[in-house]
Amino acid sequence: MMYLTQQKRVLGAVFERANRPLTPPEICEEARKEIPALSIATVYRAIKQFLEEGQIRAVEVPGAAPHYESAARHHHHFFVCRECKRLFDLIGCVRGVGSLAPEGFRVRQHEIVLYGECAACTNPPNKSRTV
Amino acid sequence: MMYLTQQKRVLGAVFERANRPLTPPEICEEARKEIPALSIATVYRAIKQFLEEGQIRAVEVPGAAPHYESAARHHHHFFVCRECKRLFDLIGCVRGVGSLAPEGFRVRQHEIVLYGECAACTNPPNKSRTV
DNA sequence: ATGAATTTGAGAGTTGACTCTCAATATCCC
DNA sequence: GGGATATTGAGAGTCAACTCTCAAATTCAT
Repeated sequence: MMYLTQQKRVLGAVFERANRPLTPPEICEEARKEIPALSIATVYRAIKQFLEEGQIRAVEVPGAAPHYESAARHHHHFFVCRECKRLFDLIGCVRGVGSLAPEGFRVRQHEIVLYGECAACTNPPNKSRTV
Repeated sequence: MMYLTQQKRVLGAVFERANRPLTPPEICEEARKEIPALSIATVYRAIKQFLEEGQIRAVEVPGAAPHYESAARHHHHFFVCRECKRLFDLIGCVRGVGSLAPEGFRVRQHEIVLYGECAACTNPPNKSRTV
């Protein structure tokens, strides 16, 4: 039997309303707005369970800690800002990626990650970047 | 002053003749064929130095430990076998990847990673995969 | 509402990857 | 070949991310 607890409900909601993939600490911080005593261990436990249930998906990004997002979101790829370290969704996908694989290889999944500076970091709205 | 030691020579040679990106333990294991007492600490020290010199490059692969390869190799992407965990080079690249980024974002770099099973794991040469 | 069963919080523990320390050893300039 | 200097090996140490432990709290079928 599995109990639906307050913490899982809140954590599930965090994933539902997130508009970008989150790290476990980010998820914890967000959920603590509703459950201040929430333990990071519970966040990891919920992530593990949600992954098994297929409710969320791991976003493995090179050069960044693992991020997680609702499985309900569409297939997409990411932009990693080297400045602020945030992940952004990319709209669309490139065709023909699978055909890069050699003969006999079975492609199950692909990840495309762009690196650079996001709009906010390239052209800061209120402070100079001449640091 | 910097001394060119036997260990660095061997480690450099390992990178030169590798035909795929290697992890520090893989590099160590390979180099121990020539220098059995080689310490993993020396491998990490050499990697750090080679990176600074631009002799090798780090390959950041989601869901895998860092791999390193000779900087002399061309721009390319990778296939990660979910079975044997090895990395393979992909030949070629996809055009138009940079155009996925939103307006105002500056793209500096991109990574494409395919996941699946390599030819050897899909179709094992000498043992059944019906495990 | 009751109570068996699951889940939680918090801190300790683990893990994997990497770095430090230092005595012993190798390198290289002359 | 000698000696100053850099490098090495091996084990201890660090660090971040994650997992375990267990008493206390919560969940839910009845």
